[in-house]
Amino acid sequence: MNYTEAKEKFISTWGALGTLWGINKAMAQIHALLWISPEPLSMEDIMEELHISRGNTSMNLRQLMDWGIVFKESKPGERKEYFASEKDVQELARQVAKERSRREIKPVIKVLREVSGIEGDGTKKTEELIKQTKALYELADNADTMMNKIVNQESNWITKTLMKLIK
Amino acid sequence: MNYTEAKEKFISTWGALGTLWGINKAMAQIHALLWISPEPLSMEDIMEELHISRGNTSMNLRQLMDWGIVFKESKPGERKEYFASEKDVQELARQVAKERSRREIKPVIKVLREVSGIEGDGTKKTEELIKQTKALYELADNADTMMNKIVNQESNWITKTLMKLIK
DNA sequence: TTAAACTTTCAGTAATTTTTGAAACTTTAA
DNA sequence: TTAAAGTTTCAAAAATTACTGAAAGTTTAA
Repeated sequence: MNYTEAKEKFISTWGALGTLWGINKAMAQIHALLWISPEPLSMEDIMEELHISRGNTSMNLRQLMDWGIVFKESKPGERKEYFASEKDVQELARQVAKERSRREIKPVIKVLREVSGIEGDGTKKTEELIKQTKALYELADNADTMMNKIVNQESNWITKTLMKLIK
Repeated sequence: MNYTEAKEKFISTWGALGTLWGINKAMAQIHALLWISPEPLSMEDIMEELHISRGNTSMNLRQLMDWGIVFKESKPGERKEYFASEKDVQELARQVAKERSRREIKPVIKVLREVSGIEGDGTKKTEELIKQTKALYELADNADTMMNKIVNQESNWITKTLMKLIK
């Protein structure tokens, strides 16, 4: 496998994984491209490399910036803007975990708390609803707490500590 | 919030979360419905409750069974088949983690190993590709190993051990 | 066997999500 | 200022994904 084949395989695999996890393909592929690029890239560069339109590129770059894993860079003396990826894998993981927690997990936890907190009326179906949503609430809340602890440690705490524990 | 409101809120929230994580809404909602149902439900019950077609119900029940989190039950003396959810939250988490690892993470790890294993040619871009995909490979491989260890422990190892460690 | 009860499959349709491309907007250098 | 260089927005089109419903398939009881 040569450079070009490897690059294409990586970009398309990353795009496919994204899709499976609810992230759109273009967004994941732009990230993949920037992740392996030694230099920041312009919008033109990205459009050309991935064969996607200007609008698509712009919208997805904005999302990647909202996620905090891609940054705008301006080269001195140039009008054009360049885009660069966060390059540290631990920081990438932390950022993704943090954002998914904030946007997706926390709101669900809130609903689970509300739902599992309704008053029992003695019927079997109500008892089951309370019991089962409470269990889910506790799981989600523990997992989220854990994730946030991990995410707020220095970068490779997770690898160092957990691997020792588990191996 | 009364029983019906709580049930509907739970089902729709669970469906929305599924969507965000690449699981289709009907599948997530069927799971939610069975999760809180004190008794196994028939296909008719599910169709009626969620207002979805027979075909849709059948296909998504099959998928839930493939994931190992819903089971077919036949009541003695009845022709109809009934469906019941795995009820233990720890077992649910283990099963989901196990399947996502097998279907989605493992194949990506394989690609990352291949891609990061190409021979360097001294160019900057090739070095960067190798370095960055290797970092991702190591992260994914560690995370996956960890997940599988957790998943293969007795059910609440994760809660017991990790929470102690982290709190 | 057969026919009733029930489930699965799948081609066509519907709904949703993504992408495009051109117009509107913004910034900067002269 | 102004116009060139660049970016963003968004309505419409394309692509993808999910859903329906009816036909085909399966199972069971008589």
